[in-house]
Amino acid sequence: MSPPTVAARSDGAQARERLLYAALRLFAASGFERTSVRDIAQAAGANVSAVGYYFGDKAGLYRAAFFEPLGDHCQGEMPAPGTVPLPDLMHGFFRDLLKPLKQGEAVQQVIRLHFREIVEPTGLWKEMIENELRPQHEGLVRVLCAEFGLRKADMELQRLTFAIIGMGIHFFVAQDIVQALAPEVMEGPGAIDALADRLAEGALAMIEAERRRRAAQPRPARRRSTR
Amino acid sequence: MSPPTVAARSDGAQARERLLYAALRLFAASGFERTSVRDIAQAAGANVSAVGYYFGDKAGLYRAAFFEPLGDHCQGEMPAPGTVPLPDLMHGFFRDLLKPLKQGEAVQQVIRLHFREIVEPTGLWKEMIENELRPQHEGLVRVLCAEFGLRKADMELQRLTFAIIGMGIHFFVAQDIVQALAPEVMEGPGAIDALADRLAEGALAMIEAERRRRAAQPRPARRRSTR
DNA sequence: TTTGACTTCAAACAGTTGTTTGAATAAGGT
DNA sequence: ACCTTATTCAAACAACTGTTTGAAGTCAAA
Repeated sequence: MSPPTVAARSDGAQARERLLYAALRLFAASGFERTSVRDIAQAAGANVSAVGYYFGDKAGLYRAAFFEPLGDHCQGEMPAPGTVPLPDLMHGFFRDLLKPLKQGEAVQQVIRLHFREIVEPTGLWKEMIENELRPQHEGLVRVLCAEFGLRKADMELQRLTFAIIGMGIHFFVAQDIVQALAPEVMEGPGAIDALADRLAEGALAMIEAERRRRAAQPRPARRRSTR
Repeated sequence: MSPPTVAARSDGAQARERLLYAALRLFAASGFERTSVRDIAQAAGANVSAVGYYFGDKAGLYRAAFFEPLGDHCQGEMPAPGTVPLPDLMHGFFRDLLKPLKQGEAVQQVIRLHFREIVEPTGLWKEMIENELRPQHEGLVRVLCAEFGLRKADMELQRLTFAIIGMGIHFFVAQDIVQALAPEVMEGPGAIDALADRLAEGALAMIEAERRRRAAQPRPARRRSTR
């Protein structure tokens, strides 16, 4: 058997990187359990033991694939309430939220890993909720509170927040379904931007409806006294 | 014979049922790959080989757990356009959609299995899309087409449909997230009904907004007749 | 050239997986 | 009583899992 085509000593960390991205691709495609380190090593053109060498173990490799490629891709911070008109804010929000759908394959795969974590938790998901989902959710909650003049979010506002975010999230979770039922909806960057704008307008309509509902309805019972 | 016709043994098909529901519970909790037939058999108080005996193999058991417990729990059919006022229709739609969230544990676990299938396909998901998701989606598309006087759904209408359904779906997919961020939103049947009503109102607001958008906007460019 | 740290590799390890086997047990029909 | 059929069981099977091993290789500095 002739030696493998890859250079035997190919500058150290190259193998690590190949491993990382092969792992990202395979984990995103098939999940943690269905992906074996042997498959990853083979796809990366590296030896099985290289994953032990560079990442400790399979879980370490998964963790690296989960966090590293995203780099400093910080979630778009929500502007402080009042500094930006609500329509602009919502449009910006959905543009940011859906941005990964337009980006490179690697980012999309990371996103896919993150959503996979929701359904098939490997242990990183608590960390993910606190670091990614909670700030995003509470950012929007804060904005809506200011919008309705609330000091503290009530249940209706929480519902509204989940509904608004859920509209966006759905296009990540259900990528394959959209693909099967109406592929044109997500084809090309233009379609994504248009989608973000429509979702923003939809969210604004929902917020307006909620505002009317609150105006029409008598003051909800206050469980806590003022402090 | 694979299907045991008569219970020769007192516990006969009981073992099959115990196996089925233990499998449902464990598959829903941990997914296909992370669940071993040994664990299932032990949880069911049956022997490992009983799964081979009753279901052929692990995949057969999974399939049975996936389809059987739902029984005739048909998805609520969408009424023909025009027979029901839109607000009632949307309220009914979300009540039906969220109904499983109030139902027994078994149904919820099946639902969880179904959503798991979206992210971690085991091969049943094509079948699922065609039998469950497509009819639901196209039912709503048909209603909205009638609402806007369209012969055929355009991309905007597809977007709107996904956004509306996505709001509801999100509360299945992200049950754990809701639990972590604002548990009161989904606590108790009353909360679910209220949630369904709010989502319906939100959807109606979005539909109204879209109607206005269509009215305000010049006729969408028709590509085919130009030139 | 020799040294020594860094990197690769094939092989082996120990454990778990889904599945099969063949004997043992129970119930009914004759 | 017998025979047949249905069901259970412990054990064994082969294949695969993630991980470790120890030797071999590569390269830069001494």
